Amino acid sequence: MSKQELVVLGQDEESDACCPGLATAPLDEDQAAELAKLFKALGDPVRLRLMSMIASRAGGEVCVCDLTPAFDLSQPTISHHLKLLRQAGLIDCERRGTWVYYWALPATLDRLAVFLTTSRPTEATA
Amino acid sequence: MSKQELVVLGQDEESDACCPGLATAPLDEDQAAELAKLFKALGDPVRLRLMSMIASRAGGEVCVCDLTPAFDLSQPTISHHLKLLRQAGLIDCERRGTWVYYWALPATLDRLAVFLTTSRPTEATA
DNA sequence: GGCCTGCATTGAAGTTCTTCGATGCAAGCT
DNA sequence: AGCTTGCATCGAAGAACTTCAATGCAGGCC
Repeated sequence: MSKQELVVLGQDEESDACCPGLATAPLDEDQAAELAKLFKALGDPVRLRLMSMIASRAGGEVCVCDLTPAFDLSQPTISHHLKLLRQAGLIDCERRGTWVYYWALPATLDRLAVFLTTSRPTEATA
Repeated sequence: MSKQELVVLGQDEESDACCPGLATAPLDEDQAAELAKLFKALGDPVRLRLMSMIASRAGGEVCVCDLTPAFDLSQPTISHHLKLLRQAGLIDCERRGTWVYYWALPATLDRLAVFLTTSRPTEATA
């Protein structure tokens, strides 16, 4: 289950070379389409709450059975939103016995954070 | 024209107290709805390209007449996307004579960047 | 005044998204 | 095997979004 049918971003190979920052240079169409998918995934209140519930979890994992009752929405709807977050590369999941556990993929979040930061952090690299 | 009908976020009064970070604590419904509007505004390839074209501009300002020809889209469509970015508090504009100029509002971008950063930057404040 | 240019707004069409009930599948239990 | 629970998938309905042509409006120029 944790092997998905798509790898949204090559976030292991060319993570930092990909997108130099929103305020650095105009994005080309491909970069824009790729990043827009990520922002769109976070552009829904339900998914944003799900994302924060998962990412802020102490143990790093959350059971779906703990997520669903926090919303006034049906179980298939929550499942659908979790799927979208997973397809965006923001979270991943694994089945353990009866339950399914989700955890955040911080690399994707950090990539967006870096992309959005207009004031560069004093050139710490190199 | 630069005075809009809505102030999306109280980003002058309670900017840092508002949203402690996605991975810090679960968002409540209001915070999620507010932030989701911002992410949704960036969740479209055209708007993301517009945003980067505006934010990366050297002089800080871009004329609409420089933005529209960069897309294979009609002029009303570009105007509509600019309006959405403006309503989200990401950009603002002003008419000067015949032309209208847009510029980025970095405070909103930085707010999102801080919100997304999972690894806290060594507690620089206080 | 009359005309032209630059941009916003309107109204409508097509597409995508959000949500649900119904159903399917996997795993544990009796 | 049969039953129950937890979660995903399917198919459909309604809402929201993206896009366009047509139109409106403000400002400069004749």
